[in-house]
Amino acid sequence: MLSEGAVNVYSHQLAARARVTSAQVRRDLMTVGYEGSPQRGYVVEDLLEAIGKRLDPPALQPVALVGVGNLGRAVLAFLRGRRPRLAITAAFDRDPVLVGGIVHGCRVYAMRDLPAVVSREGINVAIIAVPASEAQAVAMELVSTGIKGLINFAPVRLMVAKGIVVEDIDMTTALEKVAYFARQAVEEQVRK
Amino acid sequence: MLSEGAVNVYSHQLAARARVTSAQVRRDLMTVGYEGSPQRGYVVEDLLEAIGKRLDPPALQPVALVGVGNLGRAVLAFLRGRRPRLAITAAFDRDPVLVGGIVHGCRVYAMRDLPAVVSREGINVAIIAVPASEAQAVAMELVSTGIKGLINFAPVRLMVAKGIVVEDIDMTTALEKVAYFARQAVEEQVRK
DNA sequence: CGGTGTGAAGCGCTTCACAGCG
DNA sequence: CGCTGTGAAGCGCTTCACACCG
Repeated sequence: MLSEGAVNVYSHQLAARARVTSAQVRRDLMTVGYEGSPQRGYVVEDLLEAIGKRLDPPALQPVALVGVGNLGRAVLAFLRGRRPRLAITAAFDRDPVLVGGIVHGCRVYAMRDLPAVVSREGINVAIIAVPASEAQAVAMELVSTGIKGLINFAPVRLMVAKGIVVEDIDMTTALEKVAYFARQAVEEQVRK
Repeated sequence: MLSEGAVNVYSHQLAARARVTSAQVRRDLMTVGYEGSPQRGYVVEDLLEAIGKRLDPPALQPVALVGVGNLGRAVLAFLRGRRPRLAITAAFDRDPVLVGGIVHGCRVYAMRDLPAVVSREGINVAIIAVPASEAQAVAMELVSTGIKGLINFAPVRLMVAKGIVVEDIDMTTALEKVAYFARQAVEEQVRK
């Protein structure tokens, strides 16, 4: 909205963009602690800063990537430069051909270097982009080196110590879900 | 579980794997309509079939992919063969170098062929893997050809007619979320 | 006992609704 | 008026708790 030149914004405008209700937006902003005025709504720039203060990393937070296959490379390219303070600073793979090289601007290390690199760079978040059969083992290794958060692309429920945050990105399930509702929509259309 | 040779399973076992409570599992299975017995729990094979009958496509449901860049190719490779009745049967890109070729076993068409291919193959679900700046336009084009469900990888909230299902896969937000909680976990550790 | 199925209660997020204000 | 901030109500999903059963 900033780039569109907007200075002020009302809760119902934010609501429309986020596909929620205006009451929801106001509630959430209450949590953030930023207050608007009934006359002008919220000041876009200040609001952005207030949210950032609450949610953004205060300094560069390095991220590790494990698995530099098709998916890993795509993630590397996709995330690159998208969030200034969240960057994948180290990638790991067991393929000797990749190790030592640089992919999408990121250095690829051997799996055995994982503990050393993670502790040296102070990494506490990792992305798992390995085959499902290896995901659990990789997760355990990451957690044992001190990682606190995981993004998991493998279609497996990881078993990890509690206190470790796992966010699953399950494309297969997402596709099944959409396909299910799309079928319903088509059926409904036919019924008419 | 089938491949592990399990024949029967109790709700609390399923619960542990899915990281939910056993009551939740029993509730959900009530919805599915499959009944177990207190003695044997659920019969894995029958349960699988009952769930499939409720959720799986009755026949091959073709899916379109728009955008054959890094991400699109990774999605193509990842989804390939994962669900027998959900397959990406057509990919689209505006890059003339890709058009006419085959990527990960999937034919790549020009954007202009989209309506014809979608209607010929009876596609009702599409995956959007184009840059954020083009996602909205692509979504509108897809919807106008009759697509009912979308998976959207672009970090943009798509505005679509209601009745159209959109599932956002937002890696950036997922990473921010995990990074946030990982920071909290680290802080807590320091406090001790 | 240790399971399932399920009515009823619990709980937390979402929405309502309205005072307050320029 | 029209918008914000927020107490209170609403609403659904989740959990409890228990009858029933081999």
